[in-house]
Amino acid sequence: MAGKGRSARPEKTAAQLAAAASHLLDWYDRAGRQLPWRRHWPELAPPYLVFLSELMLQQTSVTAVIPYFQAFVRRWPTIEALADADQAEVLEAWAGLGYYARARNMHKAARLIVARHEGRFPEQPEQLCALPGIGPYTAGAIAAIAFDQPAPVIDGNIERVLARFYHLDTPLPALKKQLVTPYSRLLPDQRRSDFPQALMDLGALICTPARPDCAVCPLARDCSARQLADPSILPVKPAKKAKPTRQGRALVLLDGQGRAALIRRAGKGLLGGLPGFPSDGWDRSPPEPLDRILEGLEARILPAKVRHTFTHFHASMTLCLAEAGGADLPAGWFWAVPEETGLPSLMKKIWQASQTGQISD
DNA sequence: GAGGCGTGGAA
DNA sequence: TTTCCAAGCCT
Repeated sequence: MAGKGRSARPEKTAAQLAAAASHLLDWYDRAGRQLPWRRHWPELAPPYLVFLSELMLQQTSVTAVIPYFQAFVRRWPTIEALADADQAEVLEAWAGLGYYARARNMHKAARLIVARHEGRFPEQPEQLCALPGIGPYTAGAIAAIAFDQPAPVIDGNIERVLARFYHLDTPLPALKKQLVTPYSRLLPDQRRSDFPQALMDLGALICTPARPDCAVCPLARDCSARQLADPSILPVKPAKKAKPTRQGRALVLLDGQGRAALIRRAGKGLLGGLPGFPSDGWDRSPPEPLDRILEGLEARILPAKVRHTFTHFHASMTLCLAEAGGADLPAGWFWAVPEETGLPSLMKKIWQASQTGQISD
């Protein structure tokens, strides 16, 4: 039991922790970010806006999220409106943001909240955690930010800040479970809604992964990593695996009227539920019958390949271009204008390359 | 616990 | 060009 994740530093006193939290909130008032889903204490952000922003912010940067957040709020201003939408239109509005299971789960959660909770968000983290797409972090974030609950909120930023502040050297990802008590000790009685947002802003702006700016950090006085030559060694990260490259091919079949043949991908897994060009070889889904289709066409093969990187592999795609001769499309294929369809990024690159002959990536 | 699951911007 | 991510969740 002993030996992993010990703090080499003495316990911090209640007075030290209270002062640190106070400095943090003062800094937040001065330097915290203005974000479209945020409100000023004592006003709390509407739960629907917190829900929407938190789902979008999972593993995704603030700058990427803001335009999507604005578009979603404009198009679906309430949880009821989102619940009434079709999954396909939600997915296409999400296209480009990535991790599409978030969109599928968010839509399911919206329907559950409307059907089972009369459109009112649960306020306790345990109830929130039961909804699809909402795990320990997001449940705590909604409970704390929208309802001022004293729930633990531990994301990657807060994990990093606390690992340094308390000098905890348990390697990721095991560290996160050990941070619940340290977080709760630092959490003040007042402004429990602002506190996690302040810690996250601190992690994003000051206590950054590579170059923490300790000189201006409001937690520096009692930070246990401050005395390290290089505080950025914390938290301890696991070694990463190399990404393989998978070869694939895609068919851009045109009808001569600006439309292309598309398919809707299977509902789960990679790019699940999204539209795309018929393709094979690069994913683990059943291959489209490309050979049979290509036999009846005079397809041109583009010399350059389209490359795209996913979380755990690189895809290198060969493009086949052809004009339809009037034959029927295979079952499940349909004609659509690619520019007017919410395509994921790989498919956008394929379309772009097919039209210009230029390979951007 | 480990692996699947996107994307585009920064270093 | 390659690496490293950025407010995780699900299986």
